Amino acid sequence: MDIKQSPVSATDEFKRRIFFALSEPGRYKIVRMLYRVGHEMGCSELNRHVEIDKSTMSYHLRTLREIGLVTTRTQGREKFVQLNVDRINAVLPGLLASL
Amino acid sequence: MDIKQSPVSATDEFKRRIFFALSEPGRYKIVRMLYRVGHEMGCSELNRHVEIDKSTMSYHLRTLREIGLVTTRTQGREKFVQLNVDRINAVLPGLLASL
DNA sequence: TTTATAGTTGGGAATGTTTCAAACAATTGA
DNA sequence: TCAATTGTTTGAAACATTCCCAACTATAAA
Repeated sequence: MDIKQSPVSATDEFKRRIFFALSEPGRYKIVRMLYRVGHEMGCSELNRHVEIDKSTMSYHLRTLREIGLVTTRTQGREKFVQLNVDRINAVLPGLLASL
Repeated sequence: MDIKQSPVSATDEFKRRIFFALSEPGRYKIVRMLYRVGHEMGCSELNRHVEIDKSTMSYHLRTLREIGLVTTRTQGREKFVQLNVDRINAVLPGLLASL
């Protein structure tokens, strides 16, 4: 039960990044929104629901993408954002449901 | 399903702060350690397990205390840190178990 | 009283995060 | 082609966080 012998693994790292992502109000709202609607949303649709400057939104979505919480699909000039529910549930089961 | 109609409540705020707390490696380790051992630990005992400068440790423990994840009890010149398991499970059930 | 131990606090440097304006690229429709 | 729409990027300002040194308080032991 020594913490030095249970270092932060890659999975722990992923968990920590998920926590980091969810520690910011805007990203918290985005993630919860995506989970609740249960399907992908266009960025503009998200922007209509969450009052965030579009470049700030873009920044947050990039953060979520880099951490691996969302995946983006481009269609025409729209981008659709999808929550990686399974991937999150694999390391932190039930977390999304309790947001 | 409008996010503006489901603002971040006090509970959401608490959740967000828990995420913030766990997004830092040192605090993540401290919390996991406390959860795994299942009982309170003295600061010096924690210090022996987690390699953190004592003032940094004090800073992190204060943060955890202010957010409400731990409670501290003083006995003599020692301080015992206890994880508020029930309080955390009340808002994010199963989270601690998946750290 | 003196010394050692446990932990906190203040200060400051280094670093990281968030926000927005402005400029940009890409696609669509007139 | 020209204009509108979607979203990204860059850069800078403002702000927050983390870390460690040094000084401090308080308790316990010698």
